[in-house]
Amino acid sequence: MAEQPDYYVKSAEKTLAVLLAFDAAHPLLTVTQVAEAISVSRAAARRFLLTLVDLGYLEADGNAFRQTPRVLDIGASYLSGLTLPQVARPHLQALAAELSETTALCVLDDQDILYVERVSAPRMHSMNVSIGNRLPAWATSMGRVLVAELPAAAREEFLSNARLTHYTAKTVASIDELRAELDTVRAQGWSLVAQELDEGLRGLAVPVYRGAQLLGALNVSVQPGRIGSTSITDEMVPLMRRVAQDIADDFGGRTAAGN
Amino acid sequence: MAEQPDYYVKSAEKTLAVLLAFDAAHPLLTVTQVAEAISVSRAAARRFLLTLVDLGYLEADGNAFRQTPRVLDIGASYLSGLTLPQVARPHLQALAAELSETTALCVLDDQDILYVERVSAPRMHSMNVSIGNRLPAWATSMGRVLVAELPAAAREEFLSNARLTHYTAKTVASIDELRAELDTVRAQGWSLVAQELDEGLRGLAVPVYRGAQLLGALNVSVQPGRIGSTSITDEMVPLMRRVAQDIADDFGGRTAAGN
DNA sequence: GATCGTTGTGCGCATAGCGTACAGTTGTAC
DNA sequence: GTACAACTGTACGCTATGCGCACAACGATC
Repeated sequence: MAEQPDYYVKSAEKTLAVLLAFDAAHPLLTVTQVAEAISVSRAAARRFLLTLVDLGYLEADGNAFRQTPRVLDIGASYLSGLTLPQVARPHLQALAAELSETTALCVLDDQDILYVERVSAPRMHSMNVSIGNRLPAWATSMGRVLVAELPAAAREEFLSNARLTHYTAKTVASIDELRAELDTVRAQGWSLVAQELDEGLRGLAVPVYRGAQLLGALNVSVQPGRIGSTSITDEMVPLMRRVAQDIADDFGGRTAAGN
Repeated sequence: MAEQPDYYVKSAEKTLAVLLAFDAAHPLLTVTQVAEAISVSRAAARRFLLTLVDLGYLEADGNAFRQTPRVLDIGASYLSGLTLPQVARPHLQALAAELSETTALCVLDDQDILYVERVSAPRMHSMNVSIGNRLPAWATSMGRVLVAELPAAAREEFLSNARLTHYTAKTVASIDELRAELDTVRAQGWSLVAQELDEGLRGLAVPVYRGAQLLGALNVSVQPGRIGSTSITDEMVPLMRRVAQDIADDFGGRTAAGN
């Protein structure tokens, strides 16, 4: 870990750490569990937990704690601002309706893609990702687009930190293989990833550019039957590029007007 | 304000306050603006802001700050746990598909309803609410269901704190009128609110009960043509009650199994 | 140049938050 | 039953943490 500058407020870090200690696998935590999870004394963990209960972000259940819906407040302002997800939503809805497929918009955050907006096709159940969820960037279509478009140095840095996991039989096997795939993605301007993260998961993604600035990646799920057919390159990719452009234009216009 | 207990960690409160200072109307804030917004010294605000930048929740833009997508992490664990939204999602999707209407699930938080899950019908644009957003409970169908089902004392407390705003010509005018409406809602077990919050907004809601425990409220948008017709009471309400029951059953089963 | 409203930064001080320590509770083993 | 282990909540003195004053530098507007 790097040196902490002298302006650093340690309690802020702890506050967030306490809130993040709760996840899908650990929705209910006791004082001791939190203390261990974030490496602070039990007394400290208790102080923070009780404070967060007071503030309404946690609730006590016996001598364990769980999050309340109020934690959504913290991210809500991001989703409602003049930000990318807000701008993209109607476009994703229209695209989802036209293709009858689930659509999503992600940004890159370190080694992960982060879902900032998602519109699911009614019939599909697919993967149960919600806004704010993370998936490993290297194993997803959106992630590969986002990494492929990175400057060379950043791309290599990403690759050197990447930890490949062999999710399915089709998962890319090595860093070199992944690097080659990224080159292809960059050259063609889209990425198709089929069943590399999960057997039932196939995604097609294109970058969303506003001028030279990479805003995010746009994704649609893809029917198995379409894989290998020309409809992907001939129909879906052009359509998605048009939507990506629309989002970028909207984003620029509104953010310029806003504030 | 009440006395703060001696276990209280003020920095935790400030950390959250800083993050919440950013909202849709103020996505970009300077040190001074934040200091004023949350009533702390400029130096303190600066320390917290810089710390949050270090942690990756904020980013600097000139000498202003804005939230990064990472703020979504904090709520993501709630959405992904064995919690209500996660359980309800497939049911909302199915209902949205069947009715071709936007569906949503809310819980009550103080005077507001809080969206914990939402599935929009493809063609609809409707209101741009996202997960985590709040609306005044008294003016919405879900809010009225949730308040109507409250114990009498809590209901009166809600009414005494309610601050009615005259949003449209159809908005309920007085607390007494609202109380009468709540009695009707409780008696019939559903609420229809048309154009009281916004001209284009009509919602129908039913409670989601697991045994005696009120989990939340289920909502669908309603076409103008259907208002007043028998299809609401004869078709939509029964269908929604069935879905609400399915969600409640699922929720009980999974949470009992989990952990 | 002068005034006002910003901005970032340094530093001594008070207190907020620390962790040790102790006491009460629960569950299991024997 | 006692003994033990692993929890729990609470108290209190100490120190490091975070406080806010004060200063300096910058950019407008007049």
